[in-house]
Amino acid sequence: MARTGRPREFDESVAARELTRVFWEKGYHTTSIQDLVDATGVQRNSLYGVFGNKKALLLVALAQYRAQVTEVLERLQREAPVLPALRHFLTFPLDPSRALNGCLLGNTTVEVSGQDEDIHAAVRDNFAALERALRLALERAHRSGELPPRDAATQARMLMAVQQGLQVISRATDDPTRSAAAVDAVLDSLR
Amino acid sequence: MARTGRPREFDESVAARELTRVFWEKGYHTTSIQDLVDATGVQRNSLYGVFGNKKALLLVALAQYRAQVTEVLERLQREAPVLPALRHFLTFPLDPSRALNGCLLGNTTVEVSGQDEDIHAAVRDNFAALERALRLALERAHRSGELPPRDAATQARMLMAVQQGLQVISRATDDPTRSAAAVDAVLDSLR
DNA sequence: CGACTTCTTGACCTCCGGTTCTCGAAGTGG
DNA sequence: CCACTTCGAGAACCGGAGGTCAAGAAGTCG
Repeated sequence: MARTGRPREFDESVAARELTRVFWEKGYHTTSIQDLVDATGVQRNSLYGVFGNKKALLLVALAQYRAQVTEVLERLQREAPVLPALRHFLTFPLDPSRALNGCLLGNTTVEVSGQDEDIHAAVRDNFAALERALRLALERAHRSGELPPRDAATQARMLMAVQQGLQVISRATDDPTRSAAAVDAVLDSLR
Repeated sequence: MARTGRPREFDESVAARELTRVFWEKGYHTTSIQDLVDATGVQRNSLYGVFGNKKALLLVALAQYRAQVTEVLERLQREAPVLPALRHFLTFPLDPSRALNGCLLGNTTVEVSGQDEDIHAAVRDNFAALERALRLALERAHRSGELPPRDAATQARMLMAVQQGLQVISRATDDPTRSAAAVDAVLDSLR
């Protein structure tokens, strides 16, 4: 079943990346379709034709975001000493260039998750994947003796909470050094 | 300079409480003026006359929310063993009846803080007050010997992050027991 | 080459948002 | 009692939002 007709003039995946960026920077409700048209260079009607509606565009962005996150999480599984990798995981979202926008997952949870079941499901799955990856890394550290064995599941939840919480706080207050110190304190508590 | 003219038929402060409730439950952009009219029983024009515009309504809600928070924080300063009070502080927002809406401070930070300087200032001040209260409580526990002395400022930030983060996560996943365990783990790390 | 399919473009539609206006009702101070 | 002020109720305004339509351009397949 070959696709016939006029071929697309834009690349779906680069458009998805732009969607992600805009939703991430501006949030869902504040982002207008026109914003997305401007950012992607793709015409209104094409966006609707390919993706559906605004909600579907957000779901595409969430999927794209998940791909990015997955990449980070896979690195977390490979790296040899777990602790520095965890430190990086907690710290890099606080980089001033990123901290302004927070985490797309957390943002979407707060802004729209309660209003739509599909989006709720998407962020829930994303968070579950994140928590699972953290748990696996912690269990690995427990096995290798890098960290004393504890309940990896609750430790994973704790780390995820700290990561999300610091991102929220860092958008309100700007005091990155104290947040970094908090990261160190949490990591110290693991051993 | 006595106030003349027809007196108001509604109580400003109870209206403020309703504003807070609605913004808290629905978020800023999703809440329409009509929603606020319905919730408060106050007519559109009166809301505008007394408060100003939608943004001002949110600022009123934030002030009202701060009053609520302040009450909790003052209790935190009084209670004799600090640790249980901290535990309550971290746990009670996770109660299923509250967890659905998260924290108005965090929600507002994520949803609108980046788009408006006044609102940014309001949430920043609120968070600062929260962090300060936590720090004072921790310092008290350090002095009394209830907890071993550490840097109370970073501990305060850590606790605030956990509190905010757990509220975000609890809106995405529903697994309160694991969050409660995470709270215990964090509190254990203080001693 | 010609029938068919899909994409692009840009105007268009509809509705709902926040905000303002009008006007009669209800009080107040002198 | 009267001039003045504020309030309450609701209609009206206006811009922008998400979403659709119509027609032409650019391809593909037989």
